[in-house]
Amino acid sequence: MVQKSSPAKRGRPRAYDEETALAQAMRVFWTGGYAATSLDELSAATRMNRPSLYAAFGDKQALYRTLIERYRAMARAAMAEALAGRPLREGLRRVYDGALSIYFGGKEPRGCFMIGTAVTEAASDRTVRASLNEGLREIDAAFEARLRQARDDGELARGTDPAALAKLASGTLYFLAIRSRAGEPRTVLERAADDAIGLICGAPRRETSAQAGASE
Amino acid sequence: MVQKSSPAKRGRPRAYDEETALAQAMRVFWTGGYAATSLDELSAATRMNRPSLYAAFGDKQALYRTLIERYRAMARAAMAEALAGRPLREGLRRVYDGALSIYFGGKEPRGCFMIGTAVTEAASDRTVRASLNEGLREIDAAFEARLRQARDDGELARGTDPAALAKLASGTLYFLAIRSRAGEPRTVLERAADDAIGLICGAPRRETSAQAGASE
DNA sequence: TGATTTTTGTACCGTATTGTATAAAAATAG
DNA sequence: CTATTTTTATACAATACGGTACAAAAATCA
Repeated sequence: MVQKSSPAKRGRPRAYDEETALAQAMRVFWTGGYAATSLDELSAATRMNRPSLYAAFGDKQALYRTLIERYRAMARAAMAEALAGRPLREGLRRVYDGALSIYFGGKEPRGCFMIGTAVTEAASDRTVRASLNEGLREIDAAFEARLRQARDDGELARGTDPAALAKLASGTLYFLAIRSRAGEPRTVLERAADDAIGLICGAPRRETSAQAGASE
Repeated sequence: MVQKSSPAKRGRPRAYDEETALAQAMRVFWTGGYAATSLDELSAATRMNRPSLYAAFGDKQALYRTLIERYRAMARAAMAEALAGRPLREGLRRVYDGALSIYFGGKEPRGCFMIGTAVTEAASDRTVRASLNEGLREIDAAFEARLRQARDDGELARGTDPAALAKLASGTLYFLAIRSRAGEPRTVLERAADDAIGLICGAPRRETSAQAGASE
């Protein structure tokens, strides 16, 4: 644990807060993508002039990579929180609802930061590609672990394959990520997520037929 | 039908073939993305100098939009061909195998042209966004129609929901599109597709256990 | 108060990029 | 052979971009 309060630093104090600056930089990259975002835009959004940006975060690539790592960490934590200590269905719903809150969290729908910006860059940037795939595999793994536990707890049928189902769950997340950025209304995606949960966990079977009002 | 052979045109003959030029331009956009691709790269790839590019296809945006439309048409035709006149399982397998052939068709894996490049642009370009979502909905619709037919033919259980299953099928396609571009090996994705097909169509149930060799 | 340290703010440099102007080239028409 | 048409090829203009040099500002230390 490092001392965090006030080491009484020497020179001119920083005019920016690192956390908010990174958040603003992410916001700009998020809607514009990596390549189309200029340093002027980043400078304006963070209210940091160019030299300060470089001193704090390195060049454009380094800043972007930092943001990808931050988003990965955020996603990992959010998934763990959503999936733990709850029935499977409820956990999946929390994952997808939480994702949609993020995807529709900006002024305009923007989807997932990784899928919406890093996938494009992945083809030409090895570092981004590796980080992206690691991030996506983490999500697979989180789904798979929770599904395996559900199977072992009898929440899912004995014959189910957690790894295979986890990829469906990830695919559903990609569906929300892509289609939200493509302009699909949120209600449509909420419905798609609910349907997917039903198919992944097995139909409720206590309802009369197939799809009814999904109120509670 | 328009006359196509040789109308005996007037001026200097074109040095380029429009189809191959468009294909080369698509190849460049595909790996680099829209924003990061310069006109110099497009000019080099198509072997057309800048003024010829402008005269033939308009500016960079117009060219890119044309290519998105072409890719949509290609995808629509490929899906229709793959899904028609075959058992559901086989049709889905053809769709996913065909997709993987495209996603791994370049020198390096590049994923889907729409998902790999247009998703990023969709947040800032209304036209691309609309075209992208239309294209993705077409894929949903093709899956759904085939699944509904399968249900009506008794190939799927009576209670199945074609629209919900179609979104799982699309999500699986997105999985292949994204993960191939993220560097996932092809064999892993082939396996993921097979698993997804099994889950969408229902487990074979005549095999002893869960996953065995899926030969024929 | 004066020296030192760290950050800010502005200006700048070299290059890359998009788009076009213009002349040469290569065909047909008369 | 000359005029016309269409495309190519080169050059160019205006701007945008990434990155950095340098001096002023704002803090601490002695």
